[in-house]
Amino acid sequence: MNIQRPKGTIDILPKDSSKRRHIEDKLRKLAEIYNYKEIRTPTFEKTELFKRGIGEETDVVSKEMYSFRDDEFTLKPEMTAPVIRSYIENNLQNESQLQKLYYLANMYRHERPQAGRFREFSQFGVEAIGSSDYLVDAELISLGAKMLSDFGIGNIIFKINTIGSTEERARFLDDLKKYLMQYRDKLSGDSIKRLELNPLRILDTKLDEEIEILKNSPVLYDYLNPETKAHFDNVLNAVSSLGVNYEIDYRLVRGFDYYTSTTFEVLSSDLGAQNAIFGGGRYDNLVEQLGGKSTPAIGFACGLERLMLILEKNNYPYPDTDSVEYYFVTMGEESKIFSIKIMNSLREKGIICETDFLNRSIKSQMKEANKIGARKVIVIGEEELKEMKFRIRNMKNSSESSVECTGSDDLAEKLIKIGK
RNA sequence: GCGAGCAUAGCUCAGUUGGCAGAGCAUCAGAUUGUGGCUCUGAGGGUCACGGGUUCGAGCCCCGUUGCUCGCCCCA
Repeated sequence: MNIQRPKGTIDILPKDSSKRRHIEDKLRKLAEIYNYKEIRTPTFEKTELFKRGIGEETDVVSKEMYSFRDDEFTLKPEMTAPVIRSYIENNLQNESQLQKLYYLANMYRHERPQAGRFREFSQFGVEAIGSSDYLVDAELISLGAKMLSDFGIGNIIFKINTIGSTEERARFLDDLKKYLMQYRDKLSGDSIKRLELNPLRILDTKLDEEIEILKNSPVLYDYLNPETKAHFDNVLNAVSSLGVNYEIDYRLVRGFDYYTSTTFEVLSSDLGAQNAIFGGGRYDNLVEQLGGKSTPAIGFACGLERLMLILEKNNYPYPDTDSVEYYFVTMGEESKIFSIKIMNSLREKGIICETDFLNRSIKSQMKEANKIGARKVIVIGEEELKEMKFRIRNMKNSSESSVECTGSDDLAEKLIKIGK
């Protein structure tokens, strides 16, 4: 058996890479319109960063990390912890008090691949660090909503919740545990384990029986401080006024430990079982937790592959890629040298051109020109070279025009003019 | 980590009860000497995932392995 690509990775071939670049360009532009600036961080970090940032008990850290060199380093499984590490390390708070950063990078998680889930995948994400203003939440959420509408994505559910701070959650979790203990024998094995390790996660169970039990369970919202509730109400009002359709989901909790206060998630029915396009929330304790000054922050991450899956399903109209302007059909050595000189001049001016390198027949060269979508074909034959008179064939409508010239430089100049 | 399904040409897939390995698309070439698309003709391309077993004979039946896909968990 030949060597194959690692499980859960993809080759992005030319026909797809232009699509991907289109999406990336669009996302960059979007982020920049909101005045987010790009940040790039290393592909791998000290393993400790993720353990402390994301949480030792999370699934990602406990079983999905690509770690190496005696566990010293790990390929980044998510981007928030690295961004915050960089923020602290480079003293970005001194550059301006609010840092609005975006990224487009590959992440790595050792999971079983399935529809919309890969071991190497790309995320577009934004992080706003340094303000607890509810309008930052609203702006960031509306950026996400704008992203969806820019790509013409409907058919989604925008879920928002607030989960408070660790302190606020503590009393709730006690009560939740007590409540769930009554139903201990009805809970799944996973949930019983979570009862000790991470009871919050039980809230987003998908088992009907457990959902039923949770209907009468304590509600986290009731345990939150008035300020947290006010923040949430303000976010909701602001988000509504910006035209975002959302629904509140008190059971929405997320798999990373750093989240506090506002959390949100967008689900699409055009995806498989892995139906989240993007998700995020506030993480007001993370900067401090990683050794910086206490600094509020919020962010979200969007999966590019999932985004593209949805676009594919919706027959998203990707723009045509730039095609060849001039194709030179050649015959013999003199013709080929003449052509390549002209092509050199055309390329100086940024005009895309191509010729035959396989010594194929005229007919085959014409077929090739047609196949690659060349707009114009010029045959450089013996007669043409003798007369210095060439026909330019328009491949769209089969019309031909002719140019006379004094030599290759002159012809190149004339073709450049026609090109404009 | 667990469960299910699938594996035949570059791609999508047929292949009957176990009896010579197939089609469409794609690729390449040709259809009176130097002109694309449409049409027609032809060609190349296979360790039937791999290894074993049953059988006179296996793409087909049995066992194992690997890979892929979908799902669980979790996430984007």
